[in-house]
Amino acid sequence: MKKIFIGFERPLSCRTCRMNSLCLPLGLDADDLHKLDGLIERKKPLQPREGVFFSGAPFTSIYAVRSGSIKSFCIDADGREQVTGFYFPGEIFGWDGLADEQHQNTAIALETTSICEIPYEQLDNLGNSIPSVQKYVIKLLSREINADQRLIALLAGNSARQKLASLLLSISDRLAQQGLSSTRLWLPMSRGEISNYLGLTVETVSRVLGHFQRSKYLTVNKKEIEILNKQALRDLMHSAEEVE
Amino acid sequence: MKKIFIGFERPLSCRTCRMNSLCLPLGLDADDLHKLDGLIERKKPLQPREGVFFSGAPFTSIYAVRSGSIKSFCIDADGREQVTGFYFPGEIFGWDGLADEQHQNTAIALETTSICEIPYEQLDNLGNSIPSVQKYVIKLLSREINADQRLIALLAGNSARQKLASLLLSISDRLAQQGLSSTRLWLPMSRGEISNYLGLTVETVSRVLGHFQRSKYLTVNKKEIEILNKQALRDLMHSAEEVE
DNA sequence: AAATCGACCTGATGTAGATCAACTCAAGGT
DNA sequence: ACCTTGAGTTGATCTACATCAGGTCGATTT
Repeated sequence: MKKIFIGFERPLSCRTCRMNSLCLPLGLDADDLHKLDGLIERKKPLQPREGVFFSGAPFTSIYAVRSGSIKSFCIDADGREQVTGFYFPGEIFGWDGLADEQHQNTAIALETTSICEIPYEQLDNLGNSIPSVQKYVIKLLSREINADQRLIALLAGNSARQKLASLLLSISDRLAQQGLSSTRLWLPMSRGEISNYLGLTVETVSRVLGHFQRSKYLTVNKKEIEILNKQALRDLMHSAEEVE
Repeated sequence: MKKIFIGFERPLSCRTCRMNSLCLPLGLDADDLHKLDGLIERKKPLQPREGVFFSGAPFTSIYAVRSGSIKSFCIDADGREQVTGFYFPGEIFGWDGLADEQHQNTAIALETTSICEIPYEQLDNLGNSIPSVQKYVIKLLSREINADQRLIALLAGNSARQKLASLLLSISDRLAQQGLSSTRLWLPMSRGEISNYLGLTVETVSRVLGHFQRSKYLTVNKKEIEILNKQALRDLMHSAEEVE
């Protein structure tokens, strides 16, 4: 059963996919790339809030975001949701299921989103014959570890302003890597999702955004942010104090 | 130059190491195990506060704790230290250098500690001929990701009491896996290191320990903790409130 | 045994951010 | 057009934890 893709959603091969440098292929020759190509399934676009996988489900695949955005979260023992990550185009998610062969997190689309599904068993088989594939998997995992450790440092030792500044700069950088504007950005997630991710409340997020706006660091229009003074946000990270 | 080991520190082979089920070997036959054995370097015991690797140093190896304990930490832009993990016997650390080929963290011994050094390049070579080695590396990495994500959830959404209860239960479980007592435990790290790890202050850690003691959840004697009511600590995690 | 030092504890006070409550605004639905 | 709903903002108040300021205790030095 053939899938049909709409509009701009048509890189049918890893070779022609504009983000392939950020996705899986790395040091593969044409032949290997062809093999990789064969196992990646390009799914039809997800609707906003549609799930990719759910907590407890068996781990079968990892996923690459092609357009749109994903949030992943877990539900802890007392039923509260904890957002564990946001993923943008070119980024890979779903590793959380690998250790125990079942997903710890649930992942849903924040907007209309298209993703590539990479069945892990097949990737693993490919890795048996092409060691560089396994090496790249290892590299991706270790990047995820570094990213998580940065988040740990952020959550453990920073103020609400620093947390929010850090998130905005991170999103800005990640969008810039995709060739998108690093100053005008659209936040696909709600204030509630931001606050949960950063260990704050919605009210605090709202107030801090208001403060940033009054300080002329940025303008806020609903989910649209324009960063006016990126350096001020960076400075915020490196010093405990700031001028009012 | 032959190394000499003192007292109980003498498992000279992975085959006879009592913790091998938790360390690297997994599904290796005698021959493969022998190869692995050949590349692991058992270092002479580290003195308290002695470093294993330092932030910025080139990544060469991963390490397994054989006895004692390790803390890893990074220094952020404004010079503050952030503890990113504690490691106990049977646990593997040092992955943080893999992504960029240089360590993000510094790792030091908290007490007299002996470790095995596993040169990554050689492990990697071994992985080229034995795919299960690479698979196991991947599994270890994904466990580290799950552990980090649990910590993120802990830091983002929990009170000082919940954070400390969680840490104590975690240490208790990890020591129990090594066949040590899960109720009488020795904390090798200082209050300052605990508070930093959990995003609290020393004073708060001290007060919360005092509170736990008054509630008869445990007894504290300097670095020695005896857990009297493990269920009470667990309950603390699952409900916002508790009885005074 | 007196002085020094560092880790830890304890009390008093301060404050960032949580909580509670009311309001605005845009999107659907009827 | 009117009602509902939910996301977001804003203000008033509360509180958990940070901060500040002494203390105690044990190890090390003199």
